[in-house]
Order: sequence, then C-alpha cells, then structure tokens
Amino acid sequence: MPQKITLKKIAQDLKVSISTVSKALRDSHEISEETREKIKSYAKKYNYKPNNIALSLKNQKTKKIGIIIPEIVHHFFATVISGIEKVANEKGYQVIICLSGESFAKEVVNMDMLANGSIDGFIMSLSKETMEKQDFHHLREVLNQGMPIVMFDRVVDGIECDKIIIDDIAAAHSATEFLMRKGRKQLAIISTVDYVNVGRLRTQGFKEALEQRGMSFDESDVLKIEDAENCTTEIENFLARKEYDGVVAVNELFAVIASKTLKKLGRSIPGDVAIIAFTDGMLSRYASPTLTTIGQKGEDMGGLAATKLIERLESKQEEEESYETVIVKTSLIERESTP
Amino acid sequence: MPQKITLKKIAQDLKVSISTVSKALRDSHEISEETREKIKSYAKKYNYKPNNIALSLKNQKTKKIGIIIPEIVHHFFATVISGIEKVANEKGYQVIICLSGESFAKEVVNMDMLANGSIDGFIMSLSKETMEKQDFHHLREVLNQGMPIVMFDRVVDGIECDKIIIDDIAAAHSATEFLMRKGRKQLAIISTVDYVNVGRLRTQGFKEALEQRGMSFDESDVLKIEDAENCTTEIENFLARKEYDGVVAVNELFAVIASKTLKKLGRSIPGDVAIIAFTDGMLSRYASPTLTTIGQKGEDMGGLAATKLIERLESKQEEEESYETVIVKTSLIERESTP
DNA sequence: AGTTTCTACGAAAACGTTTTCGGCAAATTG
DNA sequence: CAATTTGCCGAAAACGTTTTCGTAGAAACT
Repeated sequence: MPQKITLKKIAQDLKVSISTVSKALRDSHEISEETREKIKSYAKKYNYKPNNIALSLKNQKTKKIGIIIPEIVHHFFATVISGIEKVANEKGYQVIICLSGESFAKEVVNMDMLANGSIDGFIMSLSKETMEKQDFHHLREVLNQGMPIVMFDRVVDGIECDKIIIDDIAAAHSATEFLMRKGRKQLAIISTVDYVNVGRLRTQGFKEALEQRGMSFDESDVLKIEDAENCTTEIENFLARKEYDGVVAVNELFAVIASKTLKKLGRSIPGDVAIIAFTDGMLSRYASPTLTTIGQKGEDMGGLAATKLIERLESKQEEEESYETVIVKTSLIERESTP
Repeated sequence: MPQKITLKKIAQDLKVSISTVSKALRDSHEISEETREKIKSYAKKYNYKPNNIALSLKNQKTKKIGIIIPEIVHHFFATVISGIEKVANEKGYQVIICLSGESFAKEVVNMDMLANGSIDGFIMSLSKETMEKQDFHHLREVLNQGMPIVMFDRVVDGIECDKIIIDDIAAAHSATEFLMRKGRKQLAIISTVDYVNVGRLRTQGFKEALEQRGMSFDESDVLKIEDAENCTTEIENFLARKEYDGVVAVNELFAVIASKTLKKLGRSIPGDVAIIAFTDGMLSRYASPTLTTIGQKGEDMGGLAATKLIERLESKQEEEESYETVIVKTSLIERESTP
C-alpha cells in the first residue's frame, strides 16, 4: 500500500530537489550536514532503496549473470549453479536461470530474451539438440554485440569465448587404467551418442587406455545410449551379451542401472565386475554398493566460470581479446564398486 | 563491436524521429506504409530488439519472478524450480534465483536486492534459520510494498500470502497406516528438529496414525535429526537400540542411510523391516532395495506457485485480498522396501 | 475562399537514477 | 571596497522505451 518510495517523493516531501536527495544519500560533501542528516533519516524511516532497474538503465549494466543449461534436475548442473551463485553473490551479482530442456529452439529464444539488456553476460552449457545441429548463430550474435559468454562442460570449438571443461579423455583414460591395474581385462563402456561431446571424448579415453596397454578395443564393447529415460533394457541386453569384469559408465545413472542389472544376472560387485562412474552425485554415494566415481567438481566449475565472466565484465572493456580454456582436474573417489 | 542498436540510432540513420521509429516497429497506422517498411527492414537488418531494462522501467514491471530457496542441490527444490520455470516461461516470465543456504541473513539480503525493482514477485521456501528465529520482517516489508509472495513447502502462518504445501500430517498418517496395514507393529520415525515444519507435522501424522489404531506412541521411537550432513552414527545408534519392523523417514536420505544400517545389522528389507520415505527422488528410485515413497510432486508445486503468482500479478491490482493455501496431494509410490 | 478533416510525423513527458554544470549567497581575500 | 573563493543547492541531461499531444500540410468539404 505505501507504494515504493523514490527520490522524487523524498524530494517533494522535504521540499528540496531530486539531485540534493541523491547527493545527500551518497554522502556528498556538497550537501550541508544538516540537510544531509534530515534526508538520510527520512530515507531510513521510509526504508528507501534505490531502484535497480533505473540504475541498470543508467549504468548500462545489470549486475546479473544469465545461465542457460539443459536441465536443472541433474545433480551436476545443480552443483554448477550453486558454485556460480556463490561467487556471483559475493561479487554483487545475481543469477538468472533459463532451461533449454535440451531443445535448440528454447535455447535460442531464451538467449534472445536475456541478451536484450537483462544481463551482462552468459554462462552456459549447450543443449543436446544444439550439439547435434551444430548451429551456433545465437552464440555468435551475442558475442558480436560485445556480450561475453563462458561455456562449460558441453562446449564447442570454433566459438571464441572462455571455456571451462574437464579433460574427459584423460579422466576416462585414468578410470580405465584404474580398472586394468586392478586386473580387469574384459572392459565395457556405457556411453552416450557421439554428438554429445562428453560421451565421445570419454569413449576415446577408454579406447586410448586399452590400446596403450596393448589390449584390443572393440566397438561392440561400447554401448551408446540416446535416450537416458528409457535405457534400462538396452543396458540389460548389452551386459547379458558378454561377461565383462569391468564397466565404465559416463554418468552415475547408467552405472547404477548397470549395477542392478549385473546383480540380477548373478554377478557380484566388485568381486566379479568392477564399476566406475562419472559424476559424483547422490546416487554414487548412497547406492548399494556405493560407486567409485570420477568427480566432476561441478561447484568448482561454476565458481571458475563466474569468476572468469565477472573478471571480463569488469576489465576495462576487451582490452585483451585472448580467450582461455580452463581444464578442471577430476578426482577419482574410491568406493565399494571397485576392489 | 557493432554495439547494441537502439531506436535513437535507427532514427538518426534514417533521418526520422524516435517516435516515428517506435510507432513504425509497432505497426502503427499513424505511419505511412513507405516509411514503415523502410524502418522495419532497417531494424531487421541490424537485428533490433527493444531493450528490456528500458521497458521494465517504463512499464514498472519486469516480467521476472524471484525465487529464494535454501539450496538447489536438493532434488526436491530442483524439481520445484523446473516446474516454476516451465509455466513462467510459457507466460513470458523469467526466473531469477537466489540461494539462502539455510541462512537467515542471506535470505534477507537476497530479498532486499531483488525487491528493489528487479522482479515483480517472489516464490520462496524459508531457510531453516528463519524458521528457527521466527523473524519474518523481511517478508512483511516486501508485502507492504505491494509485492506479492507465494510460499511453498516451508511456509509459516501469520503471513498473509498464497501458499502451496502438501498435507504433511495426512501424508505421514497414510504412510504410517500403510505400514500398519502390512502388519507392522514396532514403528519408528526418523525426522528433523521441530522448528522445521515438515519434520514436526510429519511426526504428528505418524503419532496420530498410531493412536487412531489404539497403539501407543512413545517419544523414544522418534529420532530428531538436526544436522543432515552428519547423521549416520545417530541413525545407527537409534536403530540398534530397538528392533523395529517399520520405519518412516522424512526424506530419502535418512531412509537410505537407515536401509544400509539395517542391512548391516543383519536385518532384511522388507522382510524384517519395511521402510517408507518422503521425497521421491533419484535415491528412492535407484537405491537397493528401491524405496517406497511419498511423492511430493515438486514440479506440480512449482507450477502451481508460478500460476498463482502470475495470476495475482496480472489481475488488476489487489482487487481481492483473499489469499489461498493450496494443498497438493501426495502420492504413495510402492517399491521394494515395503512388502 | 474559407473551414474542416485527414495524413504523417515530431516534441516531450514519463519511468528512477546519477552526475555535470551553473548559480546565488555568504565568506574570505587583496 | 572590490574581487575572488567557498558552501550549498537546483536544473538538466542521459540511459531506451512508449505514448499523448500538437501541428504542418494536403485533401475534402461547404
């Protein structure tokens, strides 16, 4: 009811000019102590706070960061957001989140909406459909307007911006190597279709690790899942076909389904089969048996992305046009699913 | 580099006035077809999009919804956000998210920041600390300024606003009743400290169900957990003290820890002990055994909250001052942890 | 010819700030 | 006493829109 109070109202009530009020509240020496105090106490009494929109318009910056990700109900993305929010908030920024739902069209319209003044810069991870279409005109448009982007996880070459990724090849390599050191010889990998970068790269790391040890790599030991929602029977068929003693899964969902399947097939974990998964989330920690995982450090990635973006926003305007790709180290967390 | 294009630039380039450009782009009949086409094609060529901030300032509405929640790395909250985002986006709104991290202070400053023009209304779930302190001045301030709030899940009486909750008492009641119908007689509940509403209410539902069947309720069968991070030993001690044949847990984390503990104690699930949990998340679906749960319909709650808020925002200003509390029905999803 | 009605456009206000500049009076200086 | 500085404040522009109002010229009427 008391409506939001503005500089103008204070000025009217106190019979001074708007500029005087503004200066008084910002402790300008131009204003006499007497008027200053009068104005400040009046403002305090009515709980005056400057209007953010007006400030944004004036300053041509919003102090807001736009985040565009495929889904939020994924532990990894949730941790990334958490990391972004934490450092953004520390530096006086707020985050505004849009979900693409893995759809190219939604990604584009969301970006368009945000790009028109709502935010100062983007942090994003591309949708599956975007990766598949290889259409990045929306990214280029935004960059052309001088708005910085930081990409993470699902990134793409050929776009000039900062990127935060994990070394998927190396991580998969070390996971595979880990299994081999434990004496496992019949290894499989449950991955995603190739146009999802992380799936392709992790498969490659798996392959390289095998070949480095002089073991043969066979495409039939790779399961490429397209639809994560309905992957159970696919995984069941895959694991029933051959007796593996080690499985790498590119996310914890695939891993826990594999684990259940293997138990159903009468095979013990980690006795008969060892499992190692990417994404150190809730499932890995509380499944039975608990899963050995490659931690993706989502919170770190988010924090780094936010730091990079804000740095670029606050540096005196593109003084340096060199973009950086940060590779975040993964960690191998040993649990019960490996011996 | 080409900098964002504005009405003013178009006007200068085309030697017409700003108003002409604005009208032409909005298809005003006041402008001749010729000029209209010229302006529109020029605008299209340079990809003109009106500046959101300027529009917000002019229209005194931002088309943005502020969300304040304790944490985002909780499946329940993630689903709620997803639900909010979906309907908000459909209606042309965007969501801006702030995390309180269960801290009262952060909740207050975040609310303050958002309330100063950045958003049109709030959707929020209170932090634990706020519930404990019972200090709601920040909510009242915002409401006093005429900005609507919709609260969900962790709500509080005495604040006049719309609320979306589940009927915790009834849900706990039916969960408990479900166990008793399966013949279980020694029941325990793993809950939270009382100032967290959901913990208190669910415990009450548990108690009522017992008493309704003429069974005795003993405080010693209630475990109240304060710190969810380090609850394992607490739960272990609690379950070792007495041989229960049925356990209700107020969230899936407690349930899965209980499940592991019981297995360690040599008791079979659901043979010796049946478990039922609140929150139908990833853990419940993929734990071993999978957990019977009370689904909280986070996405529905979020969708409802957004619908209510937007309704109120777009109704011609507080015509009706009657607030509503919507109770979302829970669902009981049977899985392996109950017979 | 004089009056009215269109047509097509521009000027200006408004949203809420911050900041630059200018000005008036009093106080200080030469 | 005249000249300059100082203290204190207000006017106005700017950010990018939309919208109301005004108006010049042309066309249409009496």
